[in-house]
Amino acid sequence: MLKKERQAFIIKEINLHNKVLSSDLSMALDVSEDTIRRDLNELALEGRVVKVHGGALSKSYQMAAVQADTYAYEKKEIIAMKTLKLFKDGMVILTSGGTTMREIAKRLPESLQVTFFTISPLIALELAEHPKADVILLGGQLSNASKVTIGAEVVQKISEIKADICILGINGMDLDGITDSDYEIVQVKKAMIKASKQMIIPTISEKLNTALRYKVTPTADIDCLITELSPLHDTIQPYLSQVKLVL
Amino acid sequence: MLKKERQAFIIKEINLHNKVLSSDLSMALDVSEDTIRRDLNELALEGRVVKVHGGALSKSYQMAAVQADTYAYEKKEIIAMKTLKLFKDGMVILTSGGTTMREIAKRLPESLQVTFFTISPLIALELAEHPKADVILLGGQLSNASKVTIGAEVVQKISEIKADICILGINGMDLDGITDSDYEIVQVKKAMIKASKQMIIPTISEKLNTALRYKVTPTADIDCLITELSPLHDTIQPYLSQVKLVL
DNA sequence: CTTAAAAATGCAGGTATTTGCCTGTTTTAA
DNA sequence: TTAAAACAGGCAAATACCTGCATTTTTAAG
Repeated sequence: MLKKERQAFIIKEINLHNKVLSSDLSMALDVSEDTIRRDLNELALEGRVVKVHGGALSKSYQMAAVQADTYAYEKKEIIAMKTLKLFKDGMVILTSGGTTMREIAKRLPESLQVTFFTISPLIALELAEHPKADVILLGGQLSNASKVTIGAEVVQKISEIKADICILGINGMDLDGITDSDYEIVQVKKAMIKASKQMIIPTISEKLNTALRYKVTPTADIDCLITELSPLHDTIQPYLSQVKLVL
Repeated sequence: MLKKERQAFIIKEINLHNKVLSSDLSMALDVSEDTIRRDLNELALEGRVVKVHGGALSKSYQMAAVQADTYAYEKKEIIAMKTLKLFKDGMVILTSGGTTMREIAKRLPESLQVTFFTISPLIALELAEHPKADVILLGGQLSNASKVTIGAEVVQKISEIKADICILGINGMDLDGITDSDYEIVQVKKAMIKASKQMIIPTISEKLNTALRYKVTPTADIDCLITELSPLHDTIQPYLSQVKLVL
């Protein structure tokens, strides 16, 4: 077997599996691991693969990892635009925290006249930039990790509100229901759902079909599910029958 | 599974759920928790995640550290250091907003164990970075201009607190008293003073000898006045007889 | 076809990295 | 205050790596 042939095989293998192990290739091609290593080093030098300890990864794999900070930015933008269409003048909107909600807050149209209740200081500050929006920050103990207010006082305050819609950021959701990993936050979210006529869930599709420790609410209670995907997309199909409206 | 692969998985998981637990990852990836810890430490070192006890958090969830260069930064730093000397373990501290207060919050010693009540979401978020500080955000309508919560609800909540000290950011002050230009905020500040055993005023000297529309409280009620100047400085002299303690 | 130069390969050894386990300590939560 | 969980640092086994060198293969010119 020629060297070029061998390297072509390696590239093919990487394109297929996004990674290769030196040991596997050594077996498959029946050459010493040293030879494989030399091949991988050459390919890495040409920039065709990314060499790592034990084997190599595809270039695209590495790229995805690098631009992780702009993770899902475009998706969240799409979701934000879809969500904003549901806002009408005079509405009372109850919202949790999360980066998706923040994207929504940033894009709030100037002309819109709505009242926001929120448990997130960050979202509150973002909304405060808006000239016509009324922003009420729900006070309470500030959670160190998630940077939203939690505790009995918040739950109590929320119970006194009658909101038109509540925008709930989520961390996990499957056909069974919405789940979260923080017990305190679950309590607050439950109160938010109870206080609102409609529940809207904006989320990137990746969070679908994942479950966390604590249940927030069954999927059937969702009034509107908003993802970056078309409602016709395969991933969304199972949810169509459960959720009233999917955007 | 290659190390890079594993770390990419962790990053993806964090972007998805905003946080991960070492134990969960250990299960999911079928490696020891030690290995996960090492991965998280590496990723934290690269600044890709924020390591916490038990797992890691998403970086974006941390404060957007877009440091707007605060006016009179050095002066406020001096004031902050002086003010921090008054903080003792176990104290309940009531604070308003303002950039000076923010500098204080940033410099809070790691070891200090105190409870903060604040009307400023910004201060609250800053304090939330502190591992031992308990932060309670006083909820209410968010003032568009000053970015603190105001209104009857806030005043009511403050009246229920018994604080050891209150740190009051000010806008104007002369020998006659502390003044402010926003009526709503004056109401809140009055409530804060009433709810606290001691009133501490940290301010840059520029604000001394200026007066605004509404009176908050007479100068004689101040327990401690803190400026960037020495108490021996000419500007401070007239206040020495009125204020209990000047730093 | 022969043969010398160049390239590629395998091997030996010594080094470096990764990982799991163990210890004792710190942190957290009840 | 205490018990459980998480942590840090060190150790050791396994694996991967690199360097230099001898051997084989390929190449190409005579």
